Amino acid sequence: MSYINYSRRNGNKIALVDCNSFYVSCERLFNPKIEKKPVVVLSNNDGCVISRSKEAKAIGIKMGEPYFKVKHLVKKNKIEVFSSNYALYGDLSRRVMKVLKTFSPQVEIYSIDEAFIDLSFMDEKGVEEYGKEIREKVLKWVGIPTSVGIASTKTLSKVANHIAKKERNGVMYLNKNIDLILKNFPIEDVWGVGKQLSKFYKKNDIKTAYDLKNASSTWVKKGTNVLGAKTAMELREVPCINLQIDQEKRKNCCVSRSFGRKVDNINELEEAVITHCLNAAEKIRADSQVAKTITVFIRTSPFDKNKRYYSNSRTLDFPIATSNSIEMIKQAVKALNDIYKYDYKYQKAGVILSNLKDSKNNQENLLTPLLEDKSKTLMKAIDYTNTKYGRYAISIAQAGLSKGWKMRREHSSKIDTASFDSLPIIGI
DNA sequence: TCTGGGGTCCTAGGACCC
DNA sequence: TCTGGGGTCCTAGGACCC
Repeated sequence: MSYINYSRRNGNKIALVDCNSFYVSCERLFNPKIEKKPVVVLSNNDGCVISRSKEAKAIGIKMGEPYFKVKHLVKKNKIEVFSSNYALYGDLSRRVMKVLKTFSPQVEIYSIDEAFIDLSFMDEKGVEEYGKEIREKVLKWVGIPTSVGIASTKTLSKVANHIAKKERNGVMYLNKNIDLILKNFPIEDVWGVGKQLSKFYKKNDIKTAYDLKNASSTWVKKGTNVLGAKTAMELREVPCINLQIDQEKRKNCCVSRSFGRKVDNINELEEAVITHCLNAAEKIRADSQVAKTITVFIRTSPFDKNKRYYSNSRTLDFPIATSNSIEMIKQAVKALNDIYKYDYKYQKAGVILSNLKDSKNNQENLLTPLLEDKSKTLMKAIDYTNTKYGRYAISIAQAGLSKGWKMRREHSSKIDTASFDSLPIIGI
């Protein structure tokens, strides 16, 4: 089995640093008045709650709940509400990660608000203290509170982090009494165990992390897959999931949005698809990538029980892998026209670029350099102008100017990167 | 009235080949 | 009429993550 190949290293120490209620913490940074108050941040389109302060959690607001369902609680408890501001969160995330890199050369940025850090070079004794230092430095330099969980595998450091969040002042080194902790750790909270797997495990009387740790490897692998088996091994302190230090480039790039209101005509759908296409193209160009394949999808609301549901997608190949917006739009419009059906109220549209690879290696066709050179200059000019003068300074007429379908953002804090950059840096 | 968005990895099964 | 067996590659869909 594949995980046998991983050598068990004595004294493996992996820290998981996780920002507490990250988006809420970002908003608080610019708005100290909401420090002790209940706060939530909403997803795009003000659709769902995706970040909650401790106080909001205590009121009973759940993660991922539709906003309209908790509006009454928001009113009653005077909860502060924000539309999400990803430009701001991205900037603060980069600052947090920069601080983390001062603690170890081996840092895996796992998500916008989480990183795994290899601390195996540390002595057993100083580990917990080091965790406290990490927490304090991030708080002092960036202003974001974090929790730090440390253990011998990634999966166990996730467990430690869970506990650090609730007690122990935000830092926990899980190196003793592990079984006791795992016995009180619900199976559905284990990293890598989602809804389906919890159901399966519970049916088989595996209710805690401890139960999974003691389940037979062959049984787990048979009932789930290799990932399930790796999770179980990691609970046994056998590292199976390596740290990914080098940020690998993405393999797919998806840009999609729900509309601010339902859309039924193809012109508006086309505008949306073209806009998403331009954004996706810009993203892969920023990473010096080209795409071989494009998928366009549209769908009506899956929640509207009174109307017929329609969802479809079309995938097309480019003759030559490209990052040229114009080429992409041509194919995207073609794909959209293939799947568009009259008389439906559409709720969402999106574009996925896949089979991405480095543009440097894109030499499979002799004509490529000639054709691409011209357009490259144009694309570079567009990207430069948009970075300098703001998004959509240059666009393409087909993307539309009115954008009546664009998403709602009624609770934006309107903090932008420009004003963020002008703020003083604390403590350096 | 109002239910996010962007990723990764794995597997089963079909297509195709000899 | 009888109609193998084994391999590879690709894709769609599912499950998971934050």
